[in-house]
Amino acid sequence: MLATALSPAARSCVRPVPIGPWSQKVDAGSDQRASQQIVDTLGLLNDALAPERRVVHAGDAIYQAGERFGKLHILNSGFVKIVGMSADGREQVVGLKFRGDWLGFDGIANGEYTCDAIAMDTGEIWLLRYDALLAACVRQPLLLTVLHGAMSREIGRDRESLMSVCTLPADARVAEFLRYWAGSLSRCGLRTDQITLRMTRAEIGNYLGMTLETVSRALSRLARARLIHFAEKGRRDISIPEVDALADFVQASLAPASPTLQ
Amino acid sequence: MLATALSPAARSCVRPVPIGPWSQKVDAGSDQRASQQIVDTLGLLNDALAPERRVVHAGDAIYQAGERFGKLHILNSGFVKIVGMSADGREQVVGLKFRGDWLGFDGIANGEYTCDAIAMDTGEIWLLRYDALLAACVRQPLLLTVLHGAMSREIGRDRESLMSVCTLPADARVAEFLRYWAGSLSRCGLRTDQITLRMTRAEIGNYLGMTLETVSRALSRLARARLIHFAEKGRRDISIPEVDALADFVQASLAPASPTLQ
DNA sequence: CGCTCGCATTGACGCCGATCAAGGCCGGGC
DNA sequence: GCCCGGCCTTGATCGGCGTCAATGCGAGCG
Repeated sequence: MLATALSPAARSCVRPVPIGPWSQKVDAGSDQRASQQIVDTLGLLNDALAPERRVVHAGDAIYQAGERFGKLHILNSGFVKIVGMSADGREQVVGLKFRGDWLGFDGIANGEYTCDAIAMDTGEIWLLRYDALLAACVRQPLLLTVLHGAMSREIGRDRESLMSVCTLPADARVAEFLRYWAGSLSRCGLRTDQITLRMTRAEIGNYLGMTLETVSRALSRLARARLIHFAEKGRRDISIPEVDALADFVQASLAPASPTLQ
Repeated sequence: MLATALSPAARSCVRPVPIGPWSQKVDAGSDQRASQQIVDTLGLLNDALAPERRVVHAGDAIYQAGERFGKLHILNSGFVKIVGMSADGREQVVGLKFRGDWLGFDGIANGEYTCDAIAMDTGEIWLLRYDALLAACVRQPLLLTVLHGAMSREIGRDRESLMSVCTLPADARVAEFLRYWAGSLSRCGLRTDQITLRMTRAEIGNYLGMTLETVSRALSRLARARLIHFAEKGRRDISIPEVDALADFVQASLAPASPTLQ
């Protein structure tokens, strides 16, 4: 339905910059729809606002906590982590962003961002002036739907993280993390049978509320159980023969007689 | 600034229904501003949309997961818990709502709510048709700011919960929970030196990701440390002599040499 | 009144995951 | 080549919190 509003020019402009050998586009199954929706949304925004673009590299800060809020950001390609900071200086990864995700909603409320957004890879960001976006929304109500949908999805996603962290044991938490990552790639139209984690064990542990040693052990156990495989070289490249098997494992560990990996 | 847009009639209509002896209004300190903002926002919405009202009682479902989304809700008085449900049927409290908070944002994305919202007490809900709200936003851009502010605040709040759950040990997590509850009451203009928890130990534990026994022990330890006091009768009524002392305790337990309560 | 039922408290014990420590792998610089 | 430093893995040990169980307390009710 969104597609009808798109110019051909809009479609052609939203190709992501290539970011690695495992990131080739793949159009498989039902996720093609989700992928198409992302492209449509990007095209719509491009037509309506002609957003400024910015290329970022691993480690770059897209915005930082305390910085004055004025723009929302959309990830056109690459991977971004959202890092929150508690009053005493301890920091924690509180979110991960993929292509099509919006960044910076947390800044609207108080006029300044409350987290850092750090690129984990080369990628392209679109910058939308918030006031221009609001003005455009008045002219084009479909934009408002898109914007609210993105915010709503973020709220729902945050709640899912909370539930995972609260209820799942370590192995399942890591499995759920991999499942989520693979699912996100799938929504972007990228292949999911092989994924390369863009985070160290320490970062993953920080995100999941556990130590790097526990992450490492959990990954080893998942590999031993044939739920994942490590690439020959590099322990960041992981292949997932069946994403569904991971999901089943997560489900199983919620059951009263939770089976444990040896 | 919002206040200028308010009719006197709007102001008079937003008095909360009384809900208990410990809920009398108190205007103390800087939180009066926050409290006033809530009143202003409610008045603005009342003027613009004349929302339908609904009185709910403890245990009532305001909406349920899977129900078709069509309305947003605003809590004018009372307390509400948001209960998420994982695929396998296990449920968890993923949010708490106080006066002035909005409910139902999670439903926008997919056209149906993804959580249950359950009243924990007698209260009054305002119902806003989402489509009517959007239409009103076009006429009155200030409404859009209010709406986005509420969504943004929810996103920020969810991230704070995630960080607490991930990083704090049990005692501090309970302390943080009490501090948050007291702070929320304060923002509503209610007294915070005495609070009555509207949840069982099991519910608190479910929210905080721990068991009811651990909650009970944590409360006992906090009481032993004079950070809280139980009322003579009823273990749900708690007085907090100094909210700041609770906050200090939470901070302290993040430090490397985390002091522990005996 | 005594019963039961729900909720809370407290203790004993065991397990999961944090902590401490040692060692392997890989890439970069001299 | 060598060394060094970052990252990962694996083992041993310890402690916090979950689990199981017993008891207390108040409310509702026949």
